[in-house]
Amino acid sequence: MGRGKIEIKRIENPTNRQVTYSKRRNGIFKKAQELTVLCDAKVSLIMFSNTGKFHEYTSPTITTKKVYDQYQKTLGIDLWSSHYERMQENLRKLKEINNKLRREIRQRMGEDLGDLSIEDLRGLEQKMDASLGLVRERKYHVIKTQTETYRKKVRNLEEQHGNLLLNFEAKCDDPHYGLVENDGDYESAVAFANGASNLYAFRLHQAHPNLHHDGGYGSHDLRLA
Amino acid sequence: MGRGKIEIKRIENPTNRQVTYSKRRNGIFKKAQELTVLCDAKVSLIMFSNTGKFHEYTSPTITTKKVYDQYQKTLGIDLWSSHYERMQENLRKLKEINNKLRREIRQRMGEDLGDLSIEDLRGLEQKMDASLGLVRERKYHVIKTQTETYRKKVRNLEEQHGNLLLNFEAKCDDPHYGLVENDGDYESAVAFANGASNLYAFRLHQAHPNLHHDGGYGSHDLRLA
DNA sequence: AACTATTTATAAGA
DNA sequence: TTCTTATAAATAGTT
Repeated sequence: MGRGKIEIKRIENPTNRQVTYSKRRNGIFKKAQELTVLCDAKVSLIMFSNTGKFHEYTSPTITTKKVYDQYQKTLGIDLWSSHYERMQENLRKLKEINNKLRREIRQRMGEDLGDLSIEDLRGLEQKMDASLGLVRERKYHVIKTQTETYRKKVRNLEEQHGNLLLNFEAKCDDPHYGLVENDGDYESAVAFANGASNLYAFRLHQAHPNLHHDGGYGSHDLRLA
Repeated sequence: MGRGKIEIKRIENPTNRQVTYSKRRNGIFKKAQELTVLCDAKVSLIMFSNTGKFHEYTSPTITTKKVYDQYQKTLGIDLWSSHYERMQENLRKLKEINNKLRREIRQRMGEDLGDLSIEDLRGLEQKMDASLGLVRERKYHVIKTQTETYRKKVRNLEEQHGNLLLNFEAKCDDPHYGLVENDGDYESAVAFANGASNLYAFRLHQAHPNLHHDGGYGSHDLRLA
């Protein structure tokens, strides 16, 4: 239907192809619209040109979503529904597990005990008693470990302190010493002289690790730690 | 394009409409196919006749699902995805809650205590101790209630037993009694004479309800109970 | 985008 | 439905 007959095969000239696409697209849209009106049909026509451009016609009596819903219903196939249903099933299972977990926790909190038999209650009590034992054990362990750690740190700091004092005294005996150093050293020496218990408290709150790693005796930077 | 020009409006004659649908459907499908080939386009054409019959054409280079996916992507609209994403978000939240619940239970079982501080552990211990108290309390309550119930049943049976004995003795004093009854009665009387504690045990194991409801004194059926 | 010679689609009838 | 065919409509090539 044109000046000449054409063979139905890909039009190689891109301009030509684009023009033909445009013309025929209008044609097919018109056909779709006429079919919709004449025959009271529902038509969904979606096209993408080879350049990716998108065009669609949908009968005014319907929406694209409805077309796809009906499409799936008619063919009995799914597109997404298997995925969707799997999700829904997952959701259901998770909720169920969730409820069970909640119930278990409530019972372990001493609630919701109404429909437990004596045997159930005894079992629960024993479980909880055993668990409580574990928690206590762990608590004691943590306390012990922590105490031990602090004890070691204190011992370490006391040792450093002792060494510093020795060092300090040795330097005081040296007549040249006072000329070289600034008075910041005095403050640092006083700070250290307050003893290990202060340092211990300091460490507790600052939790600054590895103080003892720079353990150069008499290092003036120590007062900054 | 036919013997006569037609107006584009709904064809009222159903047969005619159906025929036209059929013809034009073929026409539009042919157009769709030609467009696909000539212009290297992707076409999805889905139609439902007014009688609900379904037909489709899809370019061989694509699938309906892909058309649909691309449709959504191109328009940036959703159709399902908002619903879908809401589900996914739900799923994620549920999983998270689930994990928290599991962790809480594990901790209440004395596991997974590794990263709890002393304070956490002390709190957990106290919570569990309180909960354990509640469980114990409930257990004692249930035991007490049940004991009470049994006590009442025993008292009831003892009373019935006493009445039966009285009744039995009264009948023994009656000179006509021995002639009427068979010797089974002796056995039943002996059985009852064993006292309430036996009955209690019996009731405990059989848990047969409402024995006292047929409390007609001297009923011979009682020995069958 | 418009024109138009020609092809194609199809309405009506069988 | 399918075929036929007169005619309307679509469109290829041109401007």
